[in-house]
Amino acid sequence: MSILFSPDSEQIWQRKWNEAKLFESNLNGDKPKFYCLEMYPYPSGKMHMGHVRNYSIGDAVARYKRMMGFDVLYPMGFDSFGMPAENAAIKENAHPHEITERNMASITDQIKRMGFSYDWKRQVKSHDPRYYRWNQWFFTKFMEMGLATQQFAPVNWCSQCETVLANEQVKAGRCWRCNGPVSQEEMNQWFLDIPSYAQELVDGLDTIDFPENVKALQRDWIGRSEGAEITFAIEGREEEIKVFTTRPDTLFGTTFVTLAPEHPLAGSLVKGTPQEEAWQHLYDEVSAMSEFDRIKNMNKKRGVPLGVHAIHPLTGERIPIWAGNFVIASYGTGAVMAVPGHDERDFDFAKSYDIPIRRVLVMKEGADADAELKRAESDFGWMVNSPIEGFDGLYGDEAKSAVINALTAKNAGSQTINWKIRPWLVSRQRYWGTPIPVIHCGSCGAVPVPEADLPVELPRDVTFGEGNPLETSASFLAADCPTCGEEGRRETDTMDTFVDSSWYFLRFTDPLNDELCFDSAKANQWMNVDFYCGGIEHAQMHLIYARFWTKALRDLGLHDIDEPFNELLCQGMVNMAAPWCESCGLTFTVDLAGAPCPQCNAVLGERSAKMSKSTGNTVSPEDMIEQYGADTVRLFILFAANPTAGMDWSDTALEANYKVMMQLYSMPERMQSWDGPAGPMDVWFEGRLKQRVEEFQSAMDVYDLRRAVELSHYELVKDVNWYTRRGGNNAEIASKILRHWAHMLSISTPHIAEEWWAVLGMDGLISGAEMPQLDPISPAEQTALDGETTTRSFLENARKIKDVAERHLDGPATSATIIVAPTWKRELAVTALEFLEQGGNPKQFIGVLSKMEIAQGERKGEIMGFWGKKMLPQVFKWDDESRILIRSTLDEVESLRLRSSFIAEELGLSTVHVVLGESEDDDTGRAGGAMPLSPSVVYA
RNA sequence: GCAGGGGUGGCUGAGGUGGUCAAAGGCGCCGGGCUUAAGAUCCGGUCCCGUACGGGUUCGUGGGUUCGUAUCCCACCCCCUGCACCA
Repeated sequence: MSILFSPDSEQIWQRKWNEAKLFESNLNGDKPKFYCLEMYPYPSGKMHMGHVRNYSIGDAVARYKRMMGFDVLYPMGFDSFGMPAENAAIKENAHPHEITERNMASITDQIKRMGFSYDWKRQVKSHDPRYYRWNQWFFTKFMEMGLATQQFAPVNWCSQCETVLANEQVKAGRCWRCNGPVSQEEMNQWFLDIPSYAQELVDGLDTIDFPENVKALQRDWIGRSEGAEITFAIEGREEEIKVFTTRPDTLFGTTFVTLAPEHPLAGSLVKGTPQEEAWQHLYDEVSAMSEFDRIKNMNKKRGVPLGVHAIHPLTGERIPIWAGNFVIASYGTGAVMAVPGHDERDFDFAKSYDIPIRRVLVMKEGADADAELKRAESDFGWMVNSPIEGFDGLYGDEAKSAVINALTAKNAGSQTINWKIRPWLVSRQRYWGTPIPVIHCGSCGAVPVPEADLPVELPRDVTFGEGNPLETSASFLAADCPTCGEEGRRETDTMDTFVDSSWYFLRFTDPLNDELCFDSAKANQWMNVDFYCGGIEHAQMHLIYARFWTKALRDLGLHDIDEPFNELLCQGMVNMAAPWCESCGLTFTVDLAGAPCPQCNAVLGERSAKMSKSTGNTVSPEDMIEQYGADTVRLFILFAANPTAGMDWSDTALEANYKVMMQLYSMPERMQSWDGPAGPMDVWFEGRLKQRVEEFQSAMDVYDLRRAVELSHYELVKDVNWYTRRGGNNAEIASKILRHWAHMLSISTPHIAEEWWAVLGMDGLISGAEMPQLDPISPAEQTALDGETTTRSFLENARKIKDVAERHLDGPATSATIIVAPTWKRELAVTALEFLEQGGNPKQFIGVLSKMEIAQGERKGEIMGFWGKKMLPQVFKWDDESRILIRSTLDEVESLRLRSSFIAEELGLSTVHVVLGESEDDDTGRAGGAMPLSPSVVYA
């Protein structure tokens, strides 16, 4: 009975899995749990190859863990709030809700067609009030904790998206979503205080298994820097200037203080003075610039003196105050103490404005303290020229603490840690998100909506395209103050959709609960996520927000988990060739293939580029599944590259994998039609199976899916071929092999595995079955494995030599004598191996050798030479397996004699003799080249 | 500039705790078996030289350590990713 692939048959199995509720997760307590998760997808209407790759990886892991006896939680849901749906709604004159539901239905069908083993009963979707009511509930709790606050502050505004953005969402000064320009606007906005968790977010990285680059990205983004906050008094004024510095040891070199032009003090200091105009000019220029342009222009350092002086906190010296375009208002305190002698940026500035440069450090101990500074010397150094006793000569951390101590004593500064990460700006002026549950009251201010009134649902009576849609809904806006009952106005901002993905993994542990966000016992049992798979692009946004949110919910007492994700795997990109101009270094859209470069007219070549709609180098998963089936697509995608590496889509490689699948489809029929008796190769095959299962498991345990698939779909086929080639023909062994093999197939190509399972007459579905344990490899099996391995390597060698030999013989060889290395060589090898194993130096072995019995007598010189020239290099070349073999009882002569007819057949010879070198049987005189495990051959 | 990751045979891509490495697997190419034939499958080959199992040259470049290095150390070049006048 041959099994043929048909797309329908795959769907039949999917229905059966569904009916059997195989993938519904229930903790039953006696099995270990495993939580496997892929990053919450946005429901675009179509599944793309990136999805296919992501889910093929996750599904293989989930299926493997299930097969190994874990209780697996493997859910799927949709991050269904967000601007694409809203923008599409505006374009199509439809409603985001309908568009989202439509897209979700369509992508769900496509995902299901791949046969992934999700527990669909747990599906979560962000735009469901049953879900987002908890966003609102958390928000009100955060308000109580003081974690969520409303502030009037300069924020990033994207005019194309008509909304504000968090800092993380501004990439190179442009909007992460639409790449439009981002400007600074002062607005009243909601913030979540991530910096209060910054230290924990940094420390937590040491406890989880994230790739190094992701950890580096996060550390970078969180941006911890240790230093001091120093207060400068202002001459003749009440106000003070606070600066942050990482180099308090250079405090005595401060020759000016610079404020960001937007610093509130800057304006007030110059008000009504002759400097006001110049400052205003700088302010206008800087604030009108997009951040992108501003950063670009920062290398042209410019500033204006404010005509006011600060007082050095330790020396009392008068120091001019400047406003400078290179100081960023939102980092640190928005003010810096400028030390031109030891800071490059300050040096540049001082040079162009002729401000004194003072040396207060020398880079070599005892160096000339008055040497001129030709450039900023910004490394650590020894303090010099300190106007106060007790500092000169101090270095690095010691110097820093001395200055900080002096400042602390004068109440003019303290040691602080500054974070680059800033509060998460969560309000958005868009419709398709979670309404922020706040009512603004004239007398009570911003009042959280009481729990009983949640969820605050999105109204339908809104108009799109005229600013914030929620402001157009009269019914939504009207709300009485929950505290005093006065007429209030509802908050019209919605939450950043990254809120939705910040805790969905917790909701999955208890998704249908309408009383609680989740039951804490369930969350504690399932969490954290053991294996989390998704794209690297979320390294700083989602993966920081989710870690923060998890900790915040923990502090609300909702669960006990510190980190949401244990092991993170970032899958590589799916690439495909696209037109590319070598000289311009540009990639073009596929419609330009074959055309000349639009920039330079050169002939366009090809280069692999990320599959993307805009380039047009895409392949539709739907078409591929239709043509080749889900199993083939999955096999290709897992086999083409390691999960973390980029992979190139290749139609020919896909075809090749399809052939493999076809071959595997016919495998049960082929193997079950064997009709021979039990034979010596059966022992080998059983041992081989055990080896393969073991290799497969160790590959899967470290998520080396490529290797696992190689074993299950390629190596075992080769093993079958070897078995039959060596005369194996026993149907009984076939069934045993196939049963275990089916399990290995099932993690990546589950549909064919079910076909096999059925053909083998097994009960139930393999997707719900655990893989049975195999006994350890027996001594007999090991001997068989060794025998075949050595025979195989012998054949490889003998074939090579045969060519050369036949040129010698002037005709085809008809017989061969195999000369096994004489026993003294093996003895030598064994002794040398033992010597080295005990830590002996190879150079010293010659001393041991000269005392050995085999090295006495007239052959001594020959044998000593043999050691140095032949045996010494060889001793190191043997792998562990060979070393064991050499020291085992393996009888090489016997082992080869057993297989001599096979060897003869393989080499096309009529007779093959096996002799022990230098024995009476050996009349060849050619034992010289033979080595243990590597006999010589003489053809005749 | 700083941080992280890389540079391997015609292509792709493993390995990288020094000896199992002339270097897995896949693709491509060549030869053989099967077949009326093609395809598929199976077997073998695929750095160079060599009339007998040997020699030579290779893992970005140049040095070094070692009995031995693709693998370790140093310097340099190039590519990717992120951050970036961050105080």
